[in-house]
Amino acid sequence: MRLDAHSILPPELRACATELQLSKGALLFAQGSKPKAMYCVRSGEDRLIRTAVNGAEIVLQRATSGFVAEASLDHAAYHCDAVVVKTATILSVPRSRFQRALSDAAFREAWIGYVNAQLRHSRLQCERLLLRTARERVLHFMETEARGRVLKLGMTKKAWAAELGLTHEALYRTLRSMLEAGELAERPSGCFRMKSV
Amino acid sequence: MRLDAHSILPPELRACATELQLSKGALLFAQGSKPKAMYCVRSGEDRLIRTAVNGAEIVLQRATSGFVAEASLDHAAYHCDAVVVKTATILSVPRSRFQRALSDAAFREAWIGYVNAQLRHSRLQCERLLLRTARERVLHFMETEARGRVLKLGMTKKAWAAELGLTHEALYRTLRSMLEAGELAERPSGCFRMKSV
DNA sequence: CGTACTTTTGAATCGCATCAAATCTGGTGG
DNA sequence: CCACCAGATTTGATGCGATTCAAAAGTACG
Repeated sequence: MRLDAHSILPPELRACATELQLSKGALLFAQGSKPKAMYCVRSGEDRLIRTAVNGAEIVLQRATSGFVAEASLDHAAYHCDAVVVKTATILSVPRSRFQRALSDAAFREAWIGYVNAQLRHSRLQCERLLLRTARERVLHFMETEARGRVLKLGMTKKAWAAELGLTHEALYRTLRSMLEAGELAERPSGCFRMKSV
Repeated sequence: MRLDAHSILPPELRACATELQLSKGALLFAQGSKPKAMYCVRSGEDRLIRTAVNGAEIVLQRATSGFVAEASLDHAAYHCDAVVVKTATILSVPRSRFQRALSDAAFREAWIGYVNAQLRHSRLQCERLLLRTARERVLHFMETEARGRVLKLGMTKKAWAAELGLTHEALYRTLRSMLEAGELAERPSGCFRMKSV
């Protein structure tokens, strides 16, 4: 996750991969369509979006560097849309090739490790969303994502708010009160520093 | 997930597995301890619990039939406690044996499928927790977990509330209003039936 | 048959969503 | 290079829905 995810792909897969260039607004795949390839975002940003009954959009996954809908490759149809939010370079590996490559021991081991990491990350995300207040969610995010008390936020605050399950207004207010309380310090280029443990 | 998860274990692993009988309140493993085995709950109930900074308990995973902390087997230490909530029978497979067994092609394929399913489930759970109102979360749960408009709830409403990220009071009230509105019908033995789509 | 836990309802409170609007910022094209 | 535009950031006012605290009734299990 920290390192480029595509590096776990074995040479033969990288050899047969197509590199897609998709501009903002493009649809990588649509809800209901059949998975034909495994996608790996190398630059830009892609989001898995599901439109709720009431019309609200829910972001299921946000990929800036990593695989997209990797748990659904063996499914009959995608259950969400994959939208390019920021012009992206995306590797596309044919589904059958990918599955055949999994017969290689080293690759399968690496792949299991990757999916495990994704699962732990998702469970952590659930844990965070179970917290009741905005402040607790921010602290939880810090505790789990920061490297040595310093968080390098790789997104806008608005996107962060969405990930925390908050409106951006609520996040702004919470951050402000935490800054004023001295619990947090904001540094340029989207960095935050925690004060106490 | 629907079928007994342990059935994906190959014969040689089932042969070397120990069957643990743990009574309510027992600790399967503690936060900070090193993973020594892969556990699979066969009956009873086991919960992964993390105590938040404020002292509140957060349920990370709830296992009544399936593997526990399966994504952390290759980790140096558990980051949560595994507590037996209801007297349980748990299969224990030594860590090294499990990892060696993954060299078998069929088992690894099955295992990847299992972890994929877990990942999809966890992402769905996140999606649900991003919904703002109790009613929406209940409906989402119905839509994703019900079989043909009928939901067989395999837990108490209190546990359900925790899974939905609500207090039990909020869930009771929401259910009542949905019953009164005719959106839902309650049947004996924890079954619910949706009215419209 | 008692005890622990779930289920259920009530009242008061609080935090977040919502709606509104102004400012700031980065990137685009003329 | 500057004007412009879309999106991000920020602040304010208001209301709703869920939490919280409290308490009673139902239920399962040893």
